[in-house]
Amino acid sequence: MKRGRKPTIDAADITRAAIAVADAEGLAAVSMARVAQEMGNATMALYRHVKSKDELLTLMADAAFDAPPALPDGEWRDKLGSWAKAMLDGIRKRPWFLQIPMSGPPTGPKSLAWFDSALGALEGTPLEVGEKVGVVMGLMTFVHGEAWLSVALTKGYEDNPAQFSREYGQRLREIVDPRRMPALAKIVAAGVFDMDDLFDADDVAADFDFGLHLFLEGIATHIGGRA
Amino acid sequence: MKRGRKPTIDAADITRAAIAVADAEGLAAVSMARVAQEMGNATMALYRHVKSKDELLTLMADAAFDAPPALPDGEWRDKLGSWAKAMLDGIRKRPWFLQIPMSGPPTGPKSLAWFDSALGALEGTPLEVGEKVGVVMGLMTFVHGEAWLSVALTKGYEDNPAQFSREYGQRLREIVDPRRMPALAKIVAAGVFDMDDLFDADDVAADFDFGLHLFLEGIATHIGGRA
DNA sequence: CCTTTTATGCGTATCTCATACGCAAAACCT
DNA sequence: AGGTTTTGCGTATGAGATACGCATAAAAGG
Repeated sequence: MKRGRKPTIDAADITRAAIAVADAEGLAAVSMARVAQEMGNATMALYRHVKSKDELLTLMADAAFDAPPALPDGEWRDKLGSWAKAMLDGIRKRPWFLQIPMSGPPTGPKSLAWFDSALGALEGTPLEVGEKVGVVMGLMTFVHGEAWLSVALTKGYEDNPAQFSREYGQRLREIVDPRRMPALAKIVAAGVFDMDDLFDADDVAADFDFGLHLFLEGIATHIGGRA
Repeated sequence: MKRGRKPTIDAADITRAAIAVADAEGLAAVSMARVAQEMGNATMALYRHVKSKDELLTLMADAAFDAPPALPDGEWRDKLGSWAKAMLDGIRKRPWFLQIPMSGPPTGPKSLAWFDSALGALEGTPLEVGEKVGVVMGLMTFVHGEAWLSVALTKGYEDNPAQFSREYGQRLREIVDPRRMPALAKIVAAGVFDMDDLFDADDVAADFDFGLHLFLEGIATHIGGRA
């Protein structure tokens, strides 16, 4: 048997509690004291199971996602597409995920499972192993970045639904000097940033689909040149 | 004339000083006190010119970049390619940029100038205005995300040059269960993560080029289907 | 059943930071 | 010179991370 007093909590419990706080009040509300209180423990008790707050954040980042979804049968393209959308959904459910600073390459079980899932989607393709990794990294990267944008914009929009996009178009009109920034000025003048729905959920999703389409198209072309 | 005491510093000075600190010691070292000391002022003096630390961070984010580079003559593809690389270089020069939380759509003059520059690269193409914005957003997003990865990996590598990648491959071997993650296990077994140069600057650059190539390829295909 | 060993729970104390508040100094106006 | 306005900044407050050490609980040995 193991000696010593039995632990009443473990790292997983702490992670869960921290995630609950982040879900409810954002990552900024996650302090060691707050998490401890949430669990009915003292602040310093947490440090027996977690080296530092940074470590807790890393644990949270890996636990933030569900297991990767089952991918549809069929083409690699459909698989990667639904993988990417699932990942975007995952991030959107826990927007605070994006605020956690990455400290190194992923080693958490969940992250690796997602990695594996995407690699699996490329199984039948004639890509070399290195290329597969590159493709998945690139896609991950894209989804991550797009999610960041999407969350930032949606948040700004929700804080101020009516005015947000209109004001943005307006502000751009003031700032953008047609001489210095001719291309942008043309777009602004065309009213692309004036639509009320520019930053709402549907439109952001459409933007994501478009970018995703471009990336997958690129992969397809690359594969085509290989076969 | 303007009334009152003359300001001895302005927001731009503060931003400059803050950037100097971040360049030298990372974003974590940027505190109001530290920046003030750097300028030979008192901490609270800064608050006359900057509403909060968050605002300072936003200013830093916009001032972090040089003006967008002149793009080469020729195809949109070459232009966007060199734009993307310039942006990556910009971020690599100021890695702390990635740690600054975005609070809304960009309004800073530098950010907008970069936006304009990329839009200008698409001038001759048959894309609609909305598509152009989508393409540029997507590319920005991709570069941003790839830069994040690249910085995180390079940093981990520099902290521990010799062991880093070898240990990573090793750790993956321990964690990855071939039953649960068959695709990943295959890649790990193939030794893709064991190369010493996996995470060094050159290799990361090659990864970026590959992903960029895929994305541009996708855009080309999209344009092709349009013309 | 009592002592020894070992790991946990956690109270206390310290240090770093952001920032509110208010006073004093400087520069302009009349 | 006296009034007005704006800046520079000293002091104070409160939040948050975390080092340290003691008390406690649980198992092992006698």
